[in-house]
Amino acid sequence: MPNRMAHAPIKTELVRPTLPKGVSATGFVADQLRHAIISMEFPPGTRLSEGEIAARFAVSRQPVREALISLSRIGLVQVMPQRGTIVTRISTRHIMQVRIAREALESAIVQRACERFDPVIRQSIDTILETQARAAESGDTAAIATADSQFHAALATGAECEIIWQMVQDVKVHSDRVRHLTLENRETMQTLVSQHREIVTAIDARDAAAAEAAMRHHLREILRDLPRVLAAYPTYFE
Amino acid sequence: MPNRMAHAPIKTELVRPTLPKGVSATGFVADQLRHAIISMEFPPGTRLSEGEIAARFAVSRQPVREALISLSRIGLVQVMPQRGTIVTRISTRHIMQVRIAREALESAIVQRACERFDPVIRQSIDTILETQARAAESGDTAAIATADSQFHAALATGAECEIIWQMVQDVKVHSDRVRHLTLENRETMQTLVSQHREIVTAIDARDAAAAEAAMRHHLREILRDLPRVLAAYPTYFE
DNA sequence: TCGTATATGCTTGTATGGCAGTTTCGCCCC
DNA sequence: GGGGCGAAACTGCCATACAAGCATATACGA
Repeated sequence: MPNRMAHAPIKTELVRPTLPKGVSATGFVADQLRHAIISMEFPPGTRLSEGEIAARFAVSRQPVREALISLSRIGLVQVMPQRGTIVTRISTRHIMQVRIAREALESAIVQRACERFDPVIRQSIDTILETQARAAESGDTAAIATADSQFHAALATGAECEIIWQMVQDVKVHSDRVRHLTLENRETMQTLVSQHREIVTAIDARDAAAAEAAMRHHLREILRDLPRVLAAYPTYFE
Repeated sequence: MPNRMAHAPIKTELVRPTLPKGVSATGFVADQLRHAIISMEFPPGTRLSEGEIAARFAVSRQPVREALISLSRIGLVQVMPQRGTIVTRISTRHIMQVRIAREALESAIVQRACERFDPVIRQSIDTILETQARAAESGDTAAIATADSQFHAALATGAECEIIWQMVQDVKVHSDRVRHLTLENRETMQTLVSQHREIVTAIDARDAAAAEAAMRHHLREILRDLPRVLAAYPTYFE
């Protein structure tokens, strides 16, 4: 029998003892799968069988199927009718448009942030940046990533752009995925923090043009290592 | 028995004789529902029961459920666990962010269009605009709408922004919905066409700034009648 | 030996039944 | 007559069974 998940053998049995109350099986599976795909536990090209995933999470095929529908809308998986479902390979064409879209959306967010911004959230941003700075010094990549997500999320909610933020999140997963392939050194981590500070400074000054410029620069920096990643993992691309 | 769809009584039995080959029941139902919601056949607040819809389209509840999941991701319906599913009401907060997002995305598209544009599609745009101009003269609102969609789609594909266009479509449905409530006079129709021409002219001249400005102006024009609609249909909003 | 037809094991798609939470309405008690 | 309580009917959620399409291996024939 051919091993269907040869690229990503699951190490641990992910059996859920009892589903936490208030969390649907569909949502649970969707979250787990999304995380597994972004973290490259399921690298691009991995074949995903509804039945297999269902067995792994100890649920029926139906919640798995519905989770896959959600993920396919984001573009993380590609379901081919009657043939199979695979984790989407990364195409430069796709990643390019994703970058443009995210840049456009987050630029709009910071522009709006320059017009009005929730002062409470403004304060929380400072603590987020401090946390991230400490993580950058100690080289804790995981903490950096979560702080990064929190930063951008706080920016969006502070500017009252929750719906836009939802859209950003949907495209962000793709840059997060390639980012998981780049091992960042301490220097790039600290430039990340300084770029964040730059954005906040511009917003504090109500300088929309500067804020937008800083954000665009920041977002382009993220995908700076794309060509190197493409060379290192050619099978993940198409 | 309480009439669950009091706001939107279905006139015609939408029984599908045989599903066209290559079209899944899920996709069929999703398309039908999306159209019904945008065209205000199912106005905001309409209660949608999985079972009822399934019976109406002569399919089982599962495809209906999966279609509703897709629509809920776009934000056209809102499923409340164990409680029910309704066509989302229009909130000014939501429509505002949708406008910002669409503006940001389509601005990015025209900017990219100024850098490079498929000449073949460039030609097709001319015919689209001619068709739309004729429709504007005869006052055919339906033809106008389809031509409008074609125009924006051609812009995106010509600039090689298919993925971004997909995102635009997902937010466009919301502006389309309020647009179906505004009865446009012949004058606004013709300004629409002239605005389209303006955008194309700027792109032809490779003037990114002008193109972006024209697009932003155009998109803001669309929602000009929002306050009037809000006053006319208060129950559709929240 | 090569090409073709067929059988088999996979995949996703659809239908149906039962379950649990939520709301609603009517009855009973105060 | 008014208020609390309980059963019934609704909802979406999940599990299971069946159907249909595709891919590959295999057997058969030229």
